[in-house]
Amino acid sequence: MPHREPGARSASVKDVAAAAGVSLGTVSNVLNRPDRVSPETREKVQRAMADLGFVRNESARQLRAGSSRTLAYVMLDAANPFFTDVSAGIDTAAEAAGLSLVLCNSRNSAEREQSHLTLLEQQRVQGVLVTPVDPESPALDEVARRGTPVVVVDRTRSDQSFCSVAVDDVLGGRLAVEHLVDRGHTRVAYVGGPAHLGQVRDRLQGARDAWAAAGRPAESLTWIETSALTVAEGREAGARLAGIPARRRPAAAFCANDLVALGLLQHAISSGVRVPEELSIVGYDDIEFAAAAAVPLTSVRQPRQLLGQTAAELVLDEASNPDHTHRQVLFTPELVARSSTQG
Amino acid sequence: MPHREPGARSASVKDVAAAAGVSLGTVSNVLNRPDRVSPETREKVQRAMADLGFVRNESARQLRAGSSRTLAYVMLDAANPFFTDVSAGIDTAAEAAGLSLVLCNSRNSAEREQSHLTLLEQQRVQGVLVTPVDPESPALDEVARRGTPVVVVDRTRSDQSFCSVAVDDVLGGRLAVEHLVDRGHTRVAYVGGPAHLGQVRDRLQGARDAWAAAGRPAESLTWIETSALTVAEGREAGARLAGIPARRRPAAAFCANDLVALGLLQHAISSGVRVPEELSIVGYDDIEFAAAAAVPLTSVRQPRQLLGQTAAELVLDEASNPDHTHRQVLFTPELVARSSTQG
DNA sequence: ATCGGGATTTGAAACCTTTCAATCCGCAAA
DNA sequence: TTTGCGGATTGAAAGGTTTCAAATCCCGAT
Repeated sequence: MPHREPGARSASVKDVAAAAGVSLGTVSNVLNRPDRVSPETREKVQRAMADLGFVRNESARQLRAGSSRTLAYVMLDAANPFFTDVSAGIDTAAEAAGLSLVLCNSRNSAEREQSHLTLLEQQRVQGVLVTPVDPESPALDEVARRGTPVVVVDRTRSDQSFCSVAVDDVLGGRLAVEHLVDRGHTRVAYVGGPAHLGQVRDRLQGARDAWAAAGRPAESLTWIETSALTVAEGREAGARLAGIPARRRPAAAFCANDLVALGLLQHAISSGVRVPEELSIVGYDDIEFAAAAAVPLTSVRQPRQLLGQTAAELVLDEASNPDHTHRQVLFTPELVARSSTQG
Repeated sequence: MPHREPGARSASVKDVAAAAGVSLGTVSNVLNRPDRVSPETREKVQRAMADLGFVRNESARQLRAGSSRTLAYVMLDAANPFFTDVSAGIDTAAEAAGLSLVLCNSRNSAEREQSHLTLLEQQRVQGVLVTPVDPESPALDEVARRGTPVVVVDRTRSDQSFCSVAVDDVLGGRLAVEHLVDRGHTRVAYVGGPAHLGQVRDRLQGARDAWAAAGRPAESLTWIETSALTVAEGREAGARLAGIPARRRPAAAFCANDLVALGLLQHAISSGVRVPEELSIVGYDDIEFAAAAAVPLTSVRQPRQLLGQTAAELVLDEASNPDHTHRQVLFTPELVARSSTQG
């Protein structure tokens, strides 16, 4: 049982073969097709491996065998619980397929995203799932073109150059506002931004559709645009909302995600505005903290785990099925009503 | 610009060399020491690479060059914001050292942790940071013994067989309770569990120390033991707290982490208990959601990013410095007072 | 004794890149 | 004209594993 200094060369199959008094091919068989080798030999080899502290060199394995045993998910922001839930779904599917999942965090930076993608490509991972900073970026096409299966998660692309898995944001927006219409609201705020995000736009679109369908005048649906979808921005939006003269002030807010909704809720509570009596709030994503908020939040739930799981299945299909065709899967969101909207 | 089918063999340096009309060594030089090759040749080679969609094979590179360019962090639970903050710190340090960070999520399972460790070892990553399910597990020693640098993050080990980075939990417990003592509390609850977690025990120890030092009788510090450190368990603990007869009921609670504290807070608010007037709450970790809670939470802050950054530096030192000696770094926590304890 | 055939074991080739000593070339100095 | 020099380029070797056709072994059957 040697203690190897970090960096020291580790035992190779050749060393193991020598120590066990067998050929190199036999050691490999013990590793890959243990049934083909006699029990005694197998045992002898395994003992040698343990004695030498043998660790199979994955680079060499992969180089020769050609296939890697890992899947990767490049997350937009690991600090957002939504994405960690998605990753749990991916992990489940990966595990079922016998693959390991590695996560990379681009932390909202296109450069980091790019450098992760490059390395993963060079590592010849089985496939890459990515929630990109910018779904239209040509860098994604490059990766796919060079032969690595790519699936876009929780975003869509105008063209259909790869598989994607997302949730119907227009419908989600509609559900949220229909819920508020049902409760008799006549003045509603949509809180979210920045405007260039597809999701922000789609959810607003749905909100407007529902509003119009209910026969409400367009101008009674106010858009409070934020510069990011964060808790801090939600609080800030609360202040802006409070600044609107009471006569015209919306009595309900539909927020583009739960972080914003939580910020808004916090502002309301700390400034004495009762929720939902004076202000109803609908969030989006239904992250765990939504249900656990001081006033449990009504929210539009996305099937987060399923999102991840499906994405993983698509990428695996692309990696192994020669007749694979790209698909754009669109899931249906669901409204979860809680105290923040029930009087 | 070929579109390569997934799985199809990709262009190798040899193909590039042929296409560019140069030798194989020159292509390698373009890749690794661009300054050594004349501008015209370099350009020619680069064009060939682009045309063929060449992607360097990292396995082969690593096999030959012997060194990998990645660091790994095996997280206990990616869904806990505390750990994602730690990972951000690691990422910063890794980036500074020119390495990529990959994350693996063991999701509280020792088996998953083990299988990730094994794969990382086989990949010959530069080093592994890990917040283990069980810090005493011999599996960690095995990995280190076989030559992969290992640093334990946010946990400590009874022996000193590897580097570790943690925060002084006893001190943290003391700070929390001293704060409550300062505010005149005479009955306090410690909420957390399960008891076998080192952190749960250490924080309680600190709490008891401070309580005794203030001359309070031991029996006025109640331990409400939970079965996990989650929001749901916090709510549950709230119910148990409420069940204590008013005369003997603690008017302050020190929770073993913020998730528990948030659950407790939620229970208090929804059952009409005013915070902090009727119940003061102190959390632990100071995650982002603590400050953003309905009643902003007083919490014991751990230097999360610094924790990660330091761990990364230690593992890099171990990987590259022949005179490396193991170190146990212990950071000092800090109390952040907010509304949940100020009358 | 000999043979047949399944179970084991063997060893060389191949995977792709990096490294490094050797070669080449053009040009200035002698 | 020859030498010497430095920058650019070359090509073979090495790195650890898997694969696979070929060789060997071992038994029971003839």
